[in-house]
Amino acid sequence: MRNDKILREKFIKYYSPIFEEELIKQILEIGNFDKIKAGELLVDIGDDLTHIPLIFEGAVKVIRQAKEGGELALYYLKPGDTCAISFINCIETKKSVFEALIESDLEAVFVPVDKIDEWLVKYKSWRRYIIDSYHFRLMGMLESIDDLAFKGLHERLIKYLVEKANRSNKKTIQITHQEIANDLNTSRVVITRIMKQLQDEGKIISTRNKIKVLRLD
DNA sequence: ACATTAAGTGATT
DNA sequence: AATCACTTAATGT
Repeated sequence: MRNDKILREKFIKYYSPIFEEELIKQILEIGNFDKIKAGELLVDIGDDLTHIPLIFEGAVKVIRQAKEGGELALYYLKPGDTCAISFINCIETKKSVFEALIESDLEAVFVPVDKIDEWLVKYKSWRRYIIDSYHFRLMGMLESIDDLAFKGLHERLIKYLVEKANRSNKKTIQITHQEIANDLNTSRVVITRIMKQLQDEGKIISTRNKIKVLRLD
Protein backbone atom coordinates (compact mmCIF):
# COMPACT_ATOMS: atom_id res chain seq x y z
CA MET A 1 0.00 0.00 0.00
CA ARG A 2 2.80 2.40 0.83
CA ASN A 3 6.42 2.47 1.76
CA ASP A 4 6.96 -1.04 3.04
CA LYS A 5 10.46 -1.27 1.77
CA ILE A 6 12.23 -1.49 5.10
CA LEU A 7 9.71 -3.99 6.42
CA ARG A 8 10.12 -6.14 3.35
CA GLU A 9 13.87 -6.16 3.69
CA LYS A 10 13.60 -7.10 7.31
CA PHE A 11 11.23 -9.89 6.47
CA ILE A 12 13.57 -11.27 3.84
CA LYS A 13 16.50 -11.13 6.20
CA TYR A 14 14.61 -13.00 8.86
CA TYR A 15 12.76 -15.57 6.82
CA SER A 16 14.92 -16.39 3.83
CA PRO A 17 16.96 -18.92 5.80
CA ILE A 18 13.72 -20.72 6.64
CA PHE A 19 11.64 -20.47 3.48
CA GLU A 20 12.46 -21.40 -0.10
CA GLU A 21 12.88 -18.55 -2.53
CA GLU A 22 9.66 -19.14 -4.37
CA LEU A 23 7.68 -18.93 -1.13
CA ILE A 24 9.41 -15.72 -0.09
CA LYS A 25 8.41 -14.24 -3.43
CA GLN A 26 4.82 -15.31 -2.91
CA ILE A 27 4.66 -13.75 0.54
CA LEU A 28 6.19 -10.51 -0.72
CA GLU A 29 3.53 -10.39 -3.38
CA ILE A 30 0.50 -11.34 -1.36
CA GLY A 31 1.23 -10.43 2.27
CA ASN A 32 0.23 -7.28 4.09
CA PHE A 33 3.21 -5.68 5.73
CA ASP A 34 2.34 -3.78 8.86
CA LYS A 35 3.64 -2.13 12.00
CA ILE A 36 1.51 -2.11 15.12
CA LYS A 37 2.18 -0.18 18.29
CA ALA A 38 2.58 -1.74 21.74
CA GLY A 39 -0.61 -1.84 23.75
CA GLU A 40 -2.94 -2.39 20.81
CA LEU A 41 -5.31 -5.29 20.75
CA LEU A 42 -4.47 -7.47 17.78
CA VAL A 43 -7.20 -10.05 18.27
CA ASP A 44 -10.21 -9.95 20.56
CA ILE A 45 -12.29 -12.89 21.63
CA GLY A 46 -14.90 -13.59 18.98
CA ASP A 47 -12.98 -11.87 16.18
CA ASP A 48 -12.99 -13.48 12.79
CA LEU A 49 -9.49 -14.50 11.90
CA THR A 50 -8.77 -13.82 8.28
CA HIS A 51 -4.98 -13.61 8.37
CA ILE A 52 -2.06 -14.99 10.30
CA PRO A 53 0.98 -12.88 11.17
CA LEU A 54 4.56 -13.85 10.46
CA ILE A 55 6.44 -11.82 13.01
CA PHE A 56 9.90 -10.35 12.50
CA GLU A 57 9.99 -7.69 15.24
CA GLY A 58 8.32 -7.25 18.60
CA ALA A 59 6.19 -9.54 20.71
CA VAL A 60 2.56 -10.54 21.10
CA LYS A 61 0.98 -11.76 24.31
CA VAL A 62 -1.75 -14.36 23.98
CA ILE A 63 -4.25 -14.31 26.81
CA ARG A 64 -6.99 -16.63 27.96
CA GLN A 65 -10.00 -14.80 29.37
CA ALA A 66 -12.47 -16.37 31.77
CA LYS A 67 -16.09 -15.37 31.51
CA GLU A 68 -16.10 -13.89 34.98
CA GLY A 69 -13.14 -11.56 35.17
CA GLY A 70 -10.18 -13.90 35.42
CA GLU A 71 -7.40 -13.96 32.86
CA LEU A 72 -4.07 -15.65 32.28
CA ALA A 73 -1.17 -15.02 29.93
CA LEU A 74 -0.72 -18.24 27.97
CA TYR A 75 2.30 -17.70 25.76
CA TYR A 76 4.17 -15.11 23.78
CA LEU A 77 4.95 -14.79 20.09
CA LYS A 78 8.37 -13.53 19.10
CA PRO A 79 10.20 -12.85 15.83
CA GLY A 80 10.14 -15.97 13.69
CA ASP A 81 6.83 -17.02 15.19
CA THR A 82 3.37 -17.27 13.83
CA CYS A 83 0.21 -18.40 15.51
CA ALA A 84 -0.96 -21.61 13.95
CA ILE A 85 -3.83 -21.74 16.38
CA SER A 86 -5.27 -18.86 14.45
CA PHE A 87 -4.64 -20.82 11.31
CA ILE A 88 -6.96 -23.62 12.28
CA ASN A 89 -9.47 -21.00 13.30
CA CYS A 90 -9.25 -19.57 9.83
CA ILE A 91 -9.75 -22.85 8.07
CA GLU A 92 -12.71 -23.76 10.21
CA THR A 93 -13.95 -20.17 9.96
CA LYS A 94 -14.40 -20.06 13.65
CA LYS A 95 -14.01 -17.09 15.94
CA SER A 96 -10.99 -16.54 18.12
CA VAL A 97 -11.10 -18.01 21.61
CA PHE A 98 -8.06 -16.02 22.71
CA GLU A 99 -7.12 -12.43 23.05
CA ALA A 100 -3.85 -11.22 21.54
CA LEU A 101 -2.24 -8.02 22.72
CA ILE A 102 0.81 -6.32 21.24
CA GLU A 103 3.42 -6.37 24.00
CA SER A 104 6.11 -4.47 22.15
CA ASP A 105 5.97 -2.65 18.81
CA LEU A 106 5.23 -5.25 16.21
CA GLU A 107 6.40 -5.70 12.66
CA ALA A 108 4.86 -8.53 10.74
CA VAL A 109 3.48 -9.66 7.43
CA PHE A 110 -0.12 -10.83 7.43
CA VAL A 111 -1.01 -13.70 5.16
CA PRO A 112 -4.60 -14.43 4.16
CA VAL A 113 -6.17 -17.75 5.08
CA ASP A 114 -6.69 -19.31 1.70
CA LYS A 115 -3.00 -19.00 0.91
CA ILE A 116 -2.04 -20.80 4.07
CA ASP A 117 -3.90 -23.85 2.93
CA GLU A 118 -2.60 -23.65 -0.61
CA TRP A 119 1.03 -23.32 0.50
CA LEU A 120 0.80 -26.31 2.80
CA VAL A 121 0.58 -28.48 -0.28
CA LYS A 122 2.97 -26.45 -2.36
CA TYR A 123 5.93 -25.67 -0.12
CA LYS A 124 7.83 -28.04 2.08
CA SER A 125 9.35 -25.26 4.16
CA TRP A 126 5.91 -23.83 4.84
CA ARG A 127 4.65 -27.22 5.99
CA ARG A 128 7.59 -27.52 8.34
CA TYR A 129 7.04 -24.01 9.64
CA ILE A 130 3.35 -24.48 10.37
CA ILE A 131 3.81 -27.86 11.99
CA ASP A 132 6.62 -26.53 14.16
CA SER A 133 4.49 -23.60 15.11
CA TYR A 134 1.77 -25.95 16.32
CA HIS A 135 4.31 -27.80 18.34
CA PHE A 136 5.74 -24.68 19.95
CA ARG A 137 2.35 -23.26 20.81
CA LEU A 138 1.32 -26.52 22.38
CA MET A 139 4.52 -26.71 24.39
CA GLY A 140 4.06 -23.12 25.46
CA MET A 141 0.62 -23.86 26.77
CA LEU A 142 1.77 -27.05 28.44
CA GLU A 143 4.41 -25.08 30.25
CA SER A 144 1.81 -22.62 31.44
CA ILE A 145 -0.32 -25.45 32.76
CA ASP A 146 2.65 -26.99 34.55
CA ASP A 147 3.57 -23.67 36.12
CA LEU A 148 0.03 -23.14 37.24
CA ALA A 149 -0.36 -26.62 38.66
CA PHE A 150 3.04 -27.28 40.18
CA LYS A 151 4.71 -24.00 40.95
CA GLY A 152 4.14 -21.42 43.62
CA LEU A 153 3.57 -17.79 42.85
CA HIS A 154 7.05 -16.87 44.00
CA GLU A 155 8.57 -19.07 41.34
CA ARG A 156 6.07 -18.03 38.71
CA LEU A 157 6.78 -14.38 39.30
CA ILE A 158 10.53 -14.81 38.98
CA LYS A 159 10.06 -16.65 35.71
CA TYR A 160 7.66 -14.01 34.49
CA LEU A 161 10.12 -11.22 35.19
CA VAL A 162 13.08 -12.99 33.65
CA GLU A 163 11.21 -13.86 30.48
CA LYS A 164 9.77 -10.41 30.13
CA ALA A 165 13.23 -8.90 30.52
CA ASN A 166 14.66 -11.34 27.99
CA ARG A 167 12.00 -10.58 25.39
CA SER A 168 12.95 -6.94 25.37
CA ASN A 169 16.67 -7.45 26.01
CA LYS A 170 16.47 -4.94 28.80
CA LYS A 171 17.07 -5.33 32.50
CA THR A 172 14.43 -2.80 33.36
CA ILE A 173 10.86 -3.60 32.51
CA GLN A 174 7.96 -1.19 32.53
CA ILE A 175 4.94 -2.62 34.19
CA THR A 176 2.72 -2.21 37.24
CA HIS A 177 2.12 -4.80 39.93
CA GLN A 178 -1.51 -4.83 38.88
CA GLU A 179 -0.68 -5.79 35.31
CA ILE A 180 1.56 -8.60 36.46
CA ALA A 181 -1.19 -9.80 38.77
CA ASN A 182 -3.56 -9.90 35.79
CA ASP A 183 -1.16 -11.93 33.68
CA LEU A 184 -0.60 -14.43 36.46
CA ASN A 185 -4.23 -14.41 37.51
CA THR A 186 -3.67 -13.33 41.07
CA SER A 187 -4.19 -10.19 43.12
CA ARG A 188 -2.05 -7.11 43.16
CA VAL A 189 -1.43 -7.31 46.89
CA VAL A 190 0.15 -10.71 46.55
CA ILE A 191 2.46 -9.54 43.80
CA THR A 192 3.47 -6.51 45.84
CA ARG A 193 4.39 -8.75 48.77
CA ILE A 194 6.49 -11.17 46.75
CA MET A 195 8.07 -8.25 44.97
CA LYS A 196 9.15 -6.80 48.28
CA GLN A 197 10.66 -10.12 49.24
CA LEU A 198 12.62 -10.30 45.97
CA GLN A 199 13.79 -6.77 46.56
CA ASP A 200 15.03 -7.65 50.05
CA GLU A 201 16.87 -10.61 48.59
CA GLY A 202 18.58 -8.21 46.21
CA LYS A 203 17.15 -9.85 43.11
CA ILE A 204 15.27 -6.85 41.80
CA ILE A 205 14.80 -3.15 42.29
CA SER A 206 11.17 -2.16 42.19
CA THR A 207 9.93 1.37 41.79
CA ARG A 208 6.70 2.83 40.49
CA ASN A 209 5.93 1.39 37.06
CA LYS A 210 9.40 -0.07 36.79
CA ILE A 211 11.22 -3.20 37.82
CA LYS A 212 14.92 -3.72 37.36
CA VAL A 213 15.83 -7.38 37.18
CA LEU A 214 19.27 -7.87 38.69
CA ARG A 215 20.51 -11.40 39.07
CA LEU A 216 18.00 -14.02 38.05
CA ASP A 217 18.86 -15.55 34.68
C1' DA B 1 -2.59 22.52 45.46
C1' DC B 2 -5.47 18.84 44.44
C1' DA B 3 -6.88 14.51 42.33
C1' DT B 4 -5.58 10.18 40.60
C1' DT B 5 -3.11 6.06 40.34
C1' DA B 6 0.54 2.83 42.14
C1' DA B 7 2.45 0.53 45.91
C1' DG B 8 2.91 -0.91 51.00
C1' DT B 9 0.87 -3.08 55.18
C1' DG B 10 -1.81 -5.34 59.14
C1' DA B 11 -5.42 -8.22 60.12
C1' DT B 12 -8.42 -11.98 58.83
C1' DT B 13 -9.75 -16.21 56.42
C1' DA C 1 -2.44 -17.19 48.77
C1' DA C 2 -6.64 -14.18 48.76
C1' DT C 3 -9.37 -10.31 50.43
C1' DC C 4 -10.41 -6.15 53.00
C1' DA C 5 -9.54 -1.88 54.47
C1' DC C 6 -6.72 1.51 54.90
C1' DT C 7 -2.08 4.30 54.48
C1' DT C 8 1.65 6.28 52.02
C1' DA C 9 4.06 7.67 47.96
C1' DA C 10 4.52 9.15 43.19
C1' DT C 11 2.67 11.50 39.32
C1' DG C 12 -0.40 14.27 36.39
C1' DT C 13 -3.22 18.65 35.72
